[in-house]
Amino acid sequence: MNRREPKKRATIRDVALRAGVSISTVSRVINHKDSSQMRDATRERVIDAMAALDYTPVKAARDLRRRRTHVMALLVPDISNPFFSLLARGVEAAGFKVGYSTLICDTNNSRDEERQYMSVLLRQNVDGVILVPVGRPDRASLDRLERSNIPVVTADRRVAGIPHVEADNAGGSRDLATCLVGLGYQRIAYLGGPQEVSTAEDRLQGFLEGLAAGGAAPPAVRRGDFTYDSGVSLGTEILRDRRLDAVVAGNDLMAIGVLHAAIAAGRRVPEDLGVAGFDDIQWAALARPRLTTVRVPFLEIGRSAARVLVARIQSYDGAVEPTRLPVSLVIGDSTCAQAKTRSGRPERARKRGDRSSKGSSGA
Amino acid sequence: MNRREPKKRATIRDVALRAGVSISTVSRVINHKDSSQMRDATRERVIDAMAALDYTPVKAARDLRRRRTHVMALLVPDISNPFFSLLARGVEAAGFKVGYSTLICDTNNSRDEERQYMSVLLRQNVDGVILVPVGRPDRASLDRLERSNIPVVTADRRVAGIPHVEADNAGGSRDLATCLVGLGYQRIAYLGGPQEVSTAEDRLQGFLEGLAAGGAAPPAVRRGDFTYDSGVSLGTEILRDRRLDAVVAGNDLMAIGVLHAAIAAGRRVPEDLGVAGFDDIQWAALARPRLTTVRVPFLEIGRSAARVLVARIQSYDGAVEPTRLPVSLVIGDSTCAQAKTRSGRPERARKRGDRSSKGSSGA
DNA sequence: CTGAAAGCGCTAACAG
DNA sequence: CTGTTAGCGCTTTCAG
Repeated sequence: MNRREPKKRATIRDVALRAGVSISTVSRVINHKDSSQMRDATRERVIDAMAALDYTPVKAARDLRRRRTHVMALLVPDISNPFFSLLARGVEAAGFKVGYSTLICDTNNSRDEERQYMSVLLRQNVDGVILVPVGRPDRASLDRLERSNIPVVTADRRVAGIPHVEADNAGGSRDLATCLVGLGYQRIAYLGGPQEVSTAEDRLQGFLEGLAAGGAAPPAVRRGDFTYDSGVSLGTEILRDRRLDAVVAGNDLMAIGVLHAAIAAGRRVPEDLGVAGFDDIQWAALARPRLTTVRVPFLEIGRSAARVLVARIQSYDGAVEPTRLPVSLVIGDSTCAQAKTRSGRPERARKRGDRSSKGSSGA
Repeated sequence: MNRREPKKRATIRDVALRAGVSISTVSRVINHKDSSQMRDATRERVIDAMAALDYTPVKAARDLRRRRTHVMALLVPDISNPFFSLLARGVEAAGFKVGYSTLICDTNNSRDEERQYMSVLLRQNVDGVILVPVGRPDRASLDRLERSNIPVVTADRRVAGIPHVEADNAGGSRDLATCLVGLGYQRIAYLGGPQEVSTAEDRLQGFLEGLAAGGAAPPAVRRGDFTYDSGVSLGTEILRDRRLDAVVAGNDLMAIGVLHAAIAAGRRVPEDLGVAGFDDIQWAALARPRLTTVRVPFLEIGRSAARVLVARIQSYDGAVEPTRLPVSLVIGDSTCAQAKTRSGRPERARKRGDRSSKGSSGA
């Protein structure tokens, strides 16, 4: 066994020859087909031959025959953002479990790159696509996929006419509002995300509902773009109104921006000002004071999206109902623990600290 | 054009038929082969036909013929850690540019899952593998890949006998040490990472060298596992020595742990205690005070690794020399700006703040 | 400049 | 229970 460099790869033929069976028998063993009613001796001989030859089936050949690549694509705006990378892990893990590989594509927050990817993916012959759209996605590309019988599922954000998996953003926001009102906050400002993102809208709506239900006055509303920087600048601006006793942001990144803006403006958090976010990203655990927020199960969203997609791949016509995953309140130190005027008992709330800040370093 | 559901996909045959040419001609157009010496009219007819039929080549068929999948795999310990996701972006982007797709595999910080993936990838017929090893990787799996002519490149961490792309960890650490000594710090503790990770060792060695060169006493050294939690606990422990005037950690996560431990212990940073890390992860930007650290170009490491891998794929025998990318000091507020005893001028240093904390939210 | 023909390695009827 | 056979869709000599 010391042939020189190239050493050609063994094929199914070689295995068949060596095991003294036909290639179909080998194929059956590989695919666990009828292998139950195969003589044990035969199967074993085949398995031995495969091992001896270090045989690995050529995926391209199988794909060609089965007309299915068992590859799905995940398009995310920015894989280096922790929600998306968690989501990606979920997708990958759930897909892997059912024999699917995941092609992760970073659309770099650009509608244009998103569009490009969609057509590249067509060429890659992926079996399906999980999309976290950047704003409103390109209809034509979407239709092109649909026409090619490549199912699409969106995750985290909704797009009209496409099955989706998302969190209960409105519900979480409502609970958060209720909780804050319960804690006695009265003059609240809300910093929402971009209007074209369903998630941002849901959170805003839920918050308004929650306040209304609690009998609180409607908040001052501003819109940012979900970045830390926009949290800082909007926060700085809105905090000029010194009567405000709380600022709630549409996501954690903006909330932390507000936090820093507040501190820079000489406000003490939470004594002078309550701050809350949404997402419960890992990063937030490193900021002080710890943020009151709503935990979104990104990993689970990913898993779920993968399952829904695979279901659609396997029977493309089956209508799949949208999935909405529950979220949970996380009370941090950025809001007063005790009520300011009357006492409130937030439901479904969880105290911070029962999660360790994980993450072994790469470097 | 209103056929019912299935609508079979057009093949190269259909295109040929419609364009009134042979399939080889179509193939030539697809692959831009000889297409320079093809009659323009012919080519155009083919292109039109392709468009009219909405033709997309079947990748499996091409792969089968060309015996190359144009897919590479990236194995990372934890994709939700920002350095790895940045690295992944780099790989993906650079690969994409040269026609490669990237299969991102999350080994979940487990040697075992890493091993499993390696054999799965064989079955996936990836053309090459970029590995960020979890500790010391499984030799057998590595050899198996090698035997199958699947080149492997490691990124960020070294493994004996395998081409790698990494940052200049020792150099950065040396510079950091020099800088701290220049700022007047004298009694320094060092919290390193796991011994089996080359990166951790390089950083420690570099730091020792830097201190020695600066004429400072060797530091107290402890070892953590690169997590935030280990930073907190080791920090708490080591800070019992109240003579310490600085703690340097092998990465940012641990450094932030130390930061929090110091604050909890009533030390003011940087007045009472200087703290520094390594990596310059995005998260760090959200912690206060801002960390003094060393910026590691993870995106570039990824890009570079992809390029090296593709080079190896294309000519498997070519010996590729290791790549070491430069790093740069980032001076934050966790160390005193002005020298404590004498003045020092750190070289290659960059003041914080010239990077915006990017990241649009997913939620 | 273009076409005909031979497979790449594998799966899936269909026969025994 | 196992073998024979016909392609999957494409690239690539080799002839014109």
